[in-house]
Amino acid sequence: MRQEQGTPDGELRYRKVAAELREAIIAGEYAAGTKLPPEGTLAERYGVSRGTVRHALAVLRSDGLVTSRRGTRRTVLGGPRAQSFSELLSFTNWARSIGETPGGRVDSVVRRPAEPFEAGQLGLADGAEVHLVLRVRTLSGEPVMVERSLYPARIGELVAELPPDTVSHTEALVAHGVLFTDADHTIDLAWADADDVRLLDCPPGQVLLRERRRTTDPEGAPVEWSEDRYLPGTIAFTVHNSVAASTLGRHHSPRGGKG
Amino acid sequence: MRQEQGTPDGELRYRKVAAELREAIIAGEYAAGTKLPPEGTLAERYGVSRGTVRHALAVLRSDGLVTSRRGTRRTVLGGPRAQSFSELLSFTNWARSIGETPGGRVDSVVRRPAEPFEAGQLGLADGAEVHLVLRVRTLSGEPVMVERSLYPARIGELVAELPPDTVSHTEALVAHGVLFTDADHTIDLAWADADDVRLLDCPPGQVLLRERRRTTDPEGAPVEWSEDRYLPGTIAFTVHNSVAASTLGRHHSPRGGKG
DNA sequence: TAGTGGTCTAGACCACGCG
DNA sequence: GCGTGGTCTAGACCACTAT
Repeated sequence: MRQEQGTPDGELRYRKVAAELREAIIAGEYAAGTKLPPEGTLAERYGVSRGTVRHALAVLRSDGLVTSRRGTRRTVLGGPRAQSFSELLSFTNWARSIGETPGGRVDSVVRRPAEPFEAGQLGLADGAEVHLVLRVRTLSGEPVMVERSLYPARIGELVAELPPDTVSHTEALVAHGVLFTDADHTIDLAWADADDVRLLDCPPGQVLLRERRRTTDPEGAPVEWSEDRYLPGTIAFTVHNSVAASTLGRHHSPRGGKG
Repeated sequence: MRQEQGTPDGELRYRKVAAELREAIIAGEYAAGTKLPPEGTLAERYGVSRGTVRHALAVLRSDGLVTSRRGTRRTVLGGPRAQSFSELLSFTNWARSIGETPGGRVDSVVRRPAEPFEAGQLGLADGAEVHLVLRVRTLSGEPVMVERSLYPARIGELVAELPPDTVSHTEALVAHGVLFTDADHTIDLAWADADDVRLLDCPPGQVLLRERRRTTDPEGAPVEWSEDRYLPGTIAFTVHNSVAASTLGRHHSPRGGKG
């Protein structure tokens, strides 16, 4: 049997199906609150197997576009859009996705031995060399965020060689073959220190929205650790989650329901 | 062919495999940075098909426990990180998961026509009746968060009938058969208003960490809209994301703690 | 009872990483 | 070249929802 593993033009089938369904939903062909056709019908319509349709629908589900429930057809949710991996990964990608013009100015680059906390975050031995880059990031020229990025030596050397006007260090690293596949983010509040006050032109002690991020490659090797501090009112993080998306072996037994 | 759809004791196979692999990783059997056995080997070991093994591994992947990459075996990333849907959904569940004692005091319950924004969030017609509950939430008796929850009439009526000392409104609703399956979260900053100042005992204009959340049932019908405002230093939200999925969680950070 | 999504199987071929 | 994960198929049974 023929199964040429993707359409003739090189697209993967499940992605193609997902893309077409996504467009149909956004275009209003499937309005929020209405039901999607059954998997079997979609499989026939797109000329793929049911498994491939399910793969496509899983993508839409994890994006929060549709729900699913055994026994009934899938329901179309509104147009909620969680931030994609690349938008969460890089200030530049995020800014572009909202139609803004990102910018940045490097304030300082330091090359020094890692402190214990830093070594831990990057999975290095105490005292291993790290590169610390302090940058102020702008939207349409206005400072909105201070970024403190820490790189292990092998990555830092690439960063150090970038042209000073490079807007996206992340994209430049990707172009150099560095892979970013997983990231852990922590979001909370922080108080402006002297650097923040100077670079963001805000009052001392100003409360800022802080995002700390640790990014790894497919091998689990840390490639970047960063602490970003945003002025109030400049950013909001959005996330979608569902019972099905993050289900794990957490079975709550019978009906011991409490109030 | 045999395919009894789950083990004899009623467990789903892919969950069982996922759970065993998770425990093995946490127990250190598969150390961080090492490789997992090939899918085929795992399939043989657990007596399931390769598809089921892949399903299990997809769960672990979306929890950030392992990565994957074509051509090489999966890499173990590290300990447990992701939090369950219910921990994210409810302050009570979250507090318990970190070993804290959650509490709450209802400040006011209002029943009135929805304003345009509220109607939009709950998918109701302008002026439809909604229930607004204002509560202060505590950890070990200390106020840490002000919660403004908005319910459509059919849900609000259930909430209104709850005993005044009900700690978890969410759990009570679940016990009444209300289904929570999807949530969209927005995290940013807000400034304390008069209610916040009064209930949290903080200075006027204090910057707070704000989480707004819209929760829907499997049909996509909104069941709750909530705006929660946390004192600085009391909470941190965590997100894990990868090219495949992202999971949001929240963590406790001791008051006044530094980063 | 019919329809639908959830689970599972047993194959197959493809694309990538590495020795 | 070979091992590995990624994609895809065709079919099956099960669990749940709605009629």
